[in-house]
Amino acid sequence: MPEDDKKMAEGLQSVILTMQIVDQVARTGKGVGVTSLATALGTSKSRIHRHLQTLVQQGYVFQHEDSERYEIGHQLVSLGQAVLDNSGLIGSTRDSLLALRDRLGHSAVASQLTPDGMLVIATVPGRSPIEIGVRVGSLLSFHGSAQGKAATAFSSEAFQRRVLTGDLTAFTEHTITDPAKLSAELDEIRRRGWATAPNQAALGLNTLASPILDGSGAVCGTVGIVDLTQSLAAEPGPEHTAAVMETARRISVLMGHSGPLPFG
Amino acid sequence: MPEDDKKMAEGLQSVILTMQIVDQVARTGKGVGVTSLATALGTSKSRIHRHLQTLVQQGYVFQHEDSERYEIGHQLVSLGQAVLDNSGLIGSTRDSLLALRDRLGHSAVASQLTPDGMLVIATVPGRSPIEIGVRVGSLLSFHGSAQGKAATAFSSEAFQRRVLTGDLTAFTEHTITDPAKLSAELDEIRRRGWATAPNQAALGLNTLASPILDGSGAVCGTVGIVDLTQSLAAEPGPEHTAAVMETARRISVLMGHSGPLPFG
DNA sequence: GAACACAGTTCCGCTGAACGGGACAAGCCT
DNA sequence: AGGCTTGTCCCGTTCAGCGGAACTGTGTTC
Repeated sequence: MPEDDKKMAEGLQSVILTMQIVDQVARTGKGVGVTSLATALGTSKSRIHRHLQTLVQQGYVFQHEDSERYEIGHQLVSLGQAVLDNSGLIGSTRDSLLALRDRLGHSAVASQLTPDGMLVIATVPGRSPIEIGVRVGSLLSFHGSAQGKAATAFSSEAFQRRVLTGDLTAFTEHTITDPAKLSAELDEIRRRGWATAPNQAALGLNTLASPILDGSGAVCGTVGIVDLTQSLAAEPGPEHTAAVMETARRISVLMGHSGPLPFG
Repeated sequence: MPEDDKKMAEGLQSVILTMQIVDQVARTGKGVGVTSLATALGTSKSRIHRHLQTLVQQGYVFQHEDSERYEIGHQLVSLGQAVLDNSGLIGSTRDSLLALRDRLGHSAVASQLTPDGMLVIATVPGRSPIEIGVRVGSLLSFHGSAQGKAATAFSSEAFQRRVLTGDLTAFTEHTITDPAKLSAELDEIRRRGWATAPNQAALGLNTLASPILDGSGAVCGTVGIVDLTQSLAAEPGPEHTAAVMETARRISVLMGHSGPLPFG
């Protein structure tokens, strides 16, 4: 975001608008109106209206009978389901996540490696009364999250270099922004098989994560647990790290990995 | 569909194409190429390419690094999650569905009332080794499914009339297509509080469903169980009907319904 | 109950965003 | 080498889709 908006290669406007509308409608539980959408997206009512009508006609959006607000349509529900079904690891992980949660009590999280960051693809809430966790669909940075560091540490050297020389934005005062320090931490993570990021992604929160390897032996994601920093220490006890690494190993096997993991 | 295609009010083409592309990409687990999309959707490669580039740029679609296939992007995963979070009953139902499945062993299903039919919003697989069920996102008819009949029976008379005088397509030879017969069945459903549709939506399948009422006392969906006709009789035993009706009552309370239900 | 404000919807002439078709490069198979 | 795929890029043409204003219905205010 900070750099590179000199030309800002524009895409097809109608595609952008369509997805913006779908996004807004999907995220607004109880229906949106034409006018509020128009002002929110900064365009004319008629444009929004025409787009909405098309989406209604196609079944992605549903217009409430008494001709008022627009909400999610059945095609979108179907689409949402298909998305979650097909987003990679998800099928293999849910049961393992539940088991991990039951074993340790903390929220469990699975993430997938993408070029832009670690994509959170599945979570199960912890047993504590207050809801701690990461939203499915969030994109975590490579340098500022336990997931990102765990994945990076076990990736190719070329990839590690890309991360180390790339954007190291500080999310909190604890985020590691010095390439040398980060590189040292990656070595440490590679040695022991797990990563933490106490207060590095958000103040008060800590995550413990281990990498998942696929059939080709490459990192494809991570599993881990999330909790308040006070409940999940920067250096978790062996029962925590063992449980997470064991879960990572089990999911790796489900993903087709054979042979020993490079840790544990 | 049969009638009313004289003018076929077309929507915005780019919106339609955008959603078609998103749909295809989301439903194809392991990535699609430009050319296959172009032929599948019957348009030019360049058009598809431009749309895809825009979607990539917006993060809805992700283009595999070695410049090959296109697959689901993180924005879509996030969108899918938002959709499922916000599609009405869903939050209130999952636990109840699991309990219902554990109690009876059959697949459990929740559906939501929409103007076009009953939208399946949540399912949990049964305990039998073979997978029986309805896909989330399916749209069930009012006259040809247990869900539809259960909802219709407890809806307003105006709505019932609309269903009775509307399209009564036969899905199998057992689908009720006679308005008088359907009306009689609705009376019966209203009296006892549950509906079945043995072999009426699909041969070999049966469903048992009861309506869910919201805070205003109006029907907003159904809960039920699905199984093979041979495992779930047309007139299920009292332990089945009681369990389903009890689940419906519990979810109704969660939806804000107070006071007695018009059955049970 | 007239006047207002604000919702969603519809209409129409103008225009530039998006289209098609073809060229191009890169990677597969023979 | 060739042929046969991919995905990507270019450019002149054109009609899809835009803005803006008019219309309709509903709830609110005096």
